[in-house]
Amino acid sequence: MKIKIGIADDQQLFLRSLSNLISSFNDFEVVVEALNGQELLKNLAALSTLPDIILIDVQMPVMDGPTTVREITLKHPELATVALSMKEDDHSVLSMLRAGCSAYLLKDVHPRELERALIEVRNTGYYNSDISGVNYRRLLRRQENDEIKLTEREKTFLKLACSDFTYKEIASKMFLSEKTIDGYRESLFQKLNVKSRTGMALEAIRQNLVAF
Amino acid sequence: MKIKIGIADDQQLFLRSLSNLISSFNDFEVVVEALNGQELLKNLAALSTLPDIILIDVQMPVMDGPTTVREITLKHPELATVALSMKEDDHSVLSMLRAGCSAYLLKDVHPRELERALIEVRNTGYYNSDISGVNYRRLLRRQENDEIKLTEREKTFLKLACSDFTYKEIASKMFLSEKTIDGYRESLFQKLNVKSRTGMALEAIRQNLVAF
DNA sequence: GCGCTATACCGGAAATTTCCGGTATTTTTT
DNA sequence: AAAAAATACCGGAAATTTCCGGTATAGCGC
Repeated sequence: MKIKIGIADDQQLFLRSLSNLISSFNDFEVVVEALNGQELLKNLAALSTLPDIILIDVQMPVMDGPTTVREITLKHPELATVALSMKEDDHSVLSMLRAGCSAYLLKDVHPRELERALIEVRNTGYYNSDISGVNYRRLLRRQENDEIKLTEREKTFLKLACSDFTYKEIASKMFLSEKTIDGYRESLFQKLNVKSRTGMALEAIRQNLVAF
Repeated sequence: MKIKIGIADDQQLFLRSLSNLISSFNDFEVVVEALNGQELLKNLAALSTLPDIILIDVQMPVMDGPTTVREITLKHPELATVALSMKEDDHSVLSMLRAGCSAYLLKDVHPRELERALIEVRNTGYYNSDISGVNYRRLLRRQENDEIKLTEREKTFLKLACSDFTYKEIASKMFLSEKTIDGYRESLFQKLNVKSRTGMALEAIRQNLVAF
């Protein structure tokens, strides 16, 4: 019996290539592919036999990695999910692991390591290697790096602040007074731990709080 | 005789998967793989028969896409290069085409289109489709979008400006007066066509003038 | 009802950023 | 050797951003 794999990645070429590659491994078959989280859930629902492991990209349109993982573990707790990402940044890793991933792999791992990881996830339920490029120990050491919760208004403001607009212009776009805007700014500075608007914009992008 | 392909991409998993995929096409074989431009050149030099087409990622460490393309077309003008990128942004596309690429494909094309594109490049010397996600016509229409030339000092300043530092701090890091820094700032605002430091930082990242 | 959070707003001051119009020296290019 | 480009700097002022300590209303859960 082959190990059944699912893959969700928004880059079609990568998705299909990877699918092809995994199918070429011994004892593996890809049973579902999707370009985003929503499509994955829809496709999963149509399957008679669920996959054993699903590889999920962190950044996807429509429904992103963490949300997808949460949805899946909610509906199918027995299904193992593996995060697949280009970025090693703390926030991505943590949000995926917290959402319930069994492993976090970088897209520049060697195919052989991917195979090894998949086998290990299947056997032990998880895979965890500093060699894979992610230093879990360091991450676990400092847990204060908790997810940043923003209110809707703050998110709207933040998106507008990642631009060449002045706060005055942003205020007018949001139909608010400059002073109110100033409140959001201050709150975001706190949450993102920065001292300037430039820092805020860069941090927002780094943490994927705004699309870029 | 199969069409010989070379691939350079810094994401190992993508590189190997894609290589696998292309090898599975009829009439194609991958004869060289590399994780960056430098490695590609080294590997090419060791080959007895050159590939027909080389797929090159835009963003790579050590040696990036445009530089690699220039080097290759210099040494092997008969070799066709195809840019492979995640981003459609004007600057990436232009810099690759200007460097001498025969085609520009996004990583979310369908494998079938990749195959079609490769065949076309082999036959006609180029491939060019708005369907592939890049609107060449729009790009060619406005050529004033020319590459932005920065001096070394400006680059250094720009990198430092993409941060939470104040100009005062940047001045001290560069051992210059704040006024001198102010000169660079003004010059960069002009070149990048922005009105604020935040806009400058974002534009710098968008145009890949600073690593992020 | 009480606490909590989000929302919306204010005055005032200090710090930083931005803009303007300059000068001068060195390096590179033609 | 002259022109052009890059580097380094200055004064002064206006605009924007940042910081501080407030107030007030509305909605939600317990």
